[in-house]
Amino acid sequence: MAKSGASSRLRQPGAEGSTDTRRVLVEAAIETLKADGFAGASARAIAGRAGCNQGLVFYHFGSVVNLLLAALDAVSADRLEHYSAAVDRVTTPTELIDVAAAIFGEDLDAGHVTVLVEMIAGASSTPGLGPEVAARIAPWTQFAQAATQAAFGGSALDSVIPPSTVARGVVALYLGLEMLTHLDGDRAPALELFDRAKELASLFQALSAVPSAAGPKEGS
Amino acid sequence: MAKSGASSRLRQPGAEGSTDTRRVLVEAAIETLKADGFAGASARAIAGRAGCNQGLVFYHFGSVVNLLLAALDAVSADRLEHYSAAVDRVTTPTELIDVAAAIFGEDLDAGHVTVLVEMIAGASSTPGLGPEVAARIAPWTQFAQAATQAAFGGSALDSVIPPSTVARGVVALYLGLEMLTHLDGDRAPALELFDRAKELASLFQALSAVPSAAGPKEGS
DNA sequence: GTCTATACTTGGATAGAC
DNA sequence: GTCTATCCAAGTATAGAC
Repeated sequence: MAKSGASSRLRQPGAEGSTDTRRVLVEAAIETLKADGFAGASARAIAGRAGCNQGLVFYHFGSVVNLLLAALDAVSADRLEHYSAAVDRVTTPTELIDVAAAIFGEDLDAGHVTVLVEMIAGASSTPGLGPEVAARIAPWTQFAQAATQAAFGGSALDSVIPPSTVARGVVALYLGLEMLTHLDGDRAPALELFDRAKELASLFQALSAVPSAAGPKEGS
Repeated sequence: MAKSGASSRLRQPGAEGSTDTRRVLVEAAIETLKADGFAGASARAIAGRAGCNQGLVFYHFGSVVNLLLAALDAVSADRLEHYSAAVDRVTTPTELIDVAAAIFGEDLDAGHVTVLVEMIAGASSTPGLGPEVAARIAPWTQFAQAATQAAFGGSALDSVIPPSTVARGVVALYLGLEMLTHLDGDRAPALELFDRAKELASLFQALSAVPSAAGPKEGS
C-alpha cells in the first residue's frame, strides 16, 4: 500500500519488488519450516522459496534465526487471533472441545503448529534461542488458560486442578499430538481423543451441576 | 584392563581403540542430540565429542542420519526396558502414575526423551527419515497401551476411551511436557499435573469399584 | 578391516554495486 | 536504502593409507 514512485523496476510479475521483501521472506520462512523443518531452514532454502537473493535474509533480519523468530511471531499472532475469535463464541466445556478439535484439524492441515514444534526443538541447537522461543510460546499457554477458565470456570475440574496446570497440559498435549500425527500421518487417534474428551467434559458438566451452587455466571 | 594385543598404539588413555568405536559414536550421538539438537548433530560435532575422526561416522554407519537412528534405537531400547521393569511391579492406576512421574523426572534430568523429540522434529528435514523414526516411536505407544491396560483394565476409563487412544494421548502428553519443560526449565507444572492426575485416578478407582462387577481379573 | 587425509558441497555472513 | 557478488567456515562423503 502507498507504493510511492512506481519506478517500473523489473521483477517477478506480481511481486512489488521493494518494501515487502520482508513480508515475502517471513512467509517463505514459515513455509520452509513447515516443509523442511528447522534443520532445513537455511538462508538459501528460504530465499529460494521466496524467489530472492539469500543475502537479503541477513540484510533484513541480521541472521537466519532472527528471520525464523519473525516467522514464529507471525504464525503465533495469526493463530492466537484466530483462536480468540473462535473461542469468543463458546460458553460450555463441550463447545470448547468441539472448537478445539476443529482448530486442531485446521492447524494440522495448514502445518501451523509444526512451526512451533520445529522452533522449540530447534532451539536446542542455537545458543540463546531457547528464551526467545519460550517467550513466544508463553502466550499460547496464557490463551489456553483463559479459554479453559472461561469454559470450565466454576466447574469440578477447576477445583481439582489449577488452571495454569491444565493450560500447560493442554498445550503440551496439543504439541505432542501434532508431532505424532505429523510423523505417521494418522489423524484418527487424535480426533478420537477430542471426541472422548468431549464426552468426559459433558460428564463433568453434569456432575458440577449437582452440588452447591457455584453460581451460573454473574447476576444469574 | 584386558587390553588384548597391547600393540602400544597411541590413543586416548582409556579408549580401547578398535571395535567399540561404534559404541562410542552412538553414545556421542546421543549426547550431541541432547545438547545440540538434531540441527546441531553433525558428523563433526559427534565425532568431536567421541574423540575420533569424523570420517568414522561414514565408515561405520554410512551417513549421519543412520548414526542418529542407531542412537534413537539405543535410547529407545534402554528406556523401554527400564520402563518395563518399573511397571512390572504396578497393579493400580495410582501406582502407575506414581511410577510415571518418577520416570518422567529421570528422563528430564538425563534428557532421554529429548532424543525422541529431536528425532521426530528433525525427521521433517531429511527425505525418508519420517517412517524410520515413526517405526522407532511405535513401541513407545505400544508400551503405553500395555501399561495403561494393565493398570486401568476393566476400570471406567477403559470403557469410555479405547486403550489405543489413551496410549497415543499419554505419549503425546509425555513428549509435549518434555518439550515445554526443556524449553523453559520449569518442571513444577509437569509434576503438578502428574500429582493431580493421580488424584483423578483414585477417583476413577473408587467409581469403578461401585457398579456391576466387571470382574477383578480373570477367574473369580 | 580400521581409520585418516582430502575433495567437494552447502551454508552463514559481508563488502561493495546500484 | 536495497540488493548482489563473493568470501570463508562447516558439512557430507570418499579415496586411499595403514
